[in-house]
Amino acid sequence: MDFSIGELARQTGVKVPTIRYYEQIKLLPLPLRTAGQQRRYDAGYVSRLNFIRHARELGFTVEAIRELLAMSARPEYPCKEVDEIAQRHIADIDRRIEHLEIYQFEVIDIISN
Amino acid sequence: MDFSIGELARQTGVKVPTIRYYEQIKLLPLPLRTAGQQRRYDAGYVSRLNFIRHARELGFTVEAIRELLAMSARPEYPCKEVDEIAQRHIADIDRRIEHLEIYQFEVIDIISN
DNA sequence: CTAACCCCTATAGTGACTAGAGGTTCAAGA
DNA sequence: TCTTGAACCTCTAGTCACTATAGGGGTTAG
Repeated sequence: MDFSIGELARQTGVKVPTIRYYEQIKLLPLPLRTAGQQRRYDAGYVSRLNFIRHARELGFTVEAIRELLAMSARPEYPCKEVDEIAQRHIADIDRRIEHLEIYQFEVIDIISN
Repeated sequence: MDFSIGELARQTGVKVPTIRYYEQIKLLPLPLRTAGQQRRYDAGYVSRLNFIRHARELGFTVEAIRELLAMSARPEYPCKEVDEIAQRHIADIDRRIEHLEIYQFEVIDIISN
């Protein structure tokens, strides 16, 4: 049921010190501890951390991710604000895809002198 | 013909201290200086810096950019290596676009609980 | 019970900037 | 030609998001 930080690292591809760092900056909630003070996680951490990893790899800041995760945690949160933040995020993604496509042309240009 | 660091910043959207930092880490060649030690740039710097900005915004490391710029500077550079580096770069861009598209679904999922 | 491996905290280092202090240069107007 | 104020200079320190290291303790298979 519960597993160690090393196992969480293996399941998500996030390194052990990074997981501890995320806990420290409150991006991940405090996990349970064994009698010997070792962290014990459950499946919920896997999906939360997978989402974080994905977002970070794409260059979103920890602050932006915190915002999104906070939102998803409370359904009573004003709908307008939620939508605004999410829409901004999604628009940002679209903009990045466009930029990547343009950049790809630039790189091709550079290599073919 | 030649212009100041502030003008270069305006033309590229890269901040003045960042330009000086790029010079320090040798991503930009040393510019000419006035008698009073102020930097003077020409059009070549604008396109080089625009390329750098674009690549950095998309999350490529300074090292990767340095590699690409070094390549484009010497046409006698072995063609196979050039192609390999560039192809890796372009494949990386494709991968990022895919990831962004997947992530966009994840975000949409999160907001619609 | 013990070896091998995993875990703990705390601190320092990295990459890529960004901000601040304290002083100098330059160009445009009087 | 002189002045003045924005823009420039160097240098050092701070930020974000990790990543590595030191020095030690916990857990489990044989």
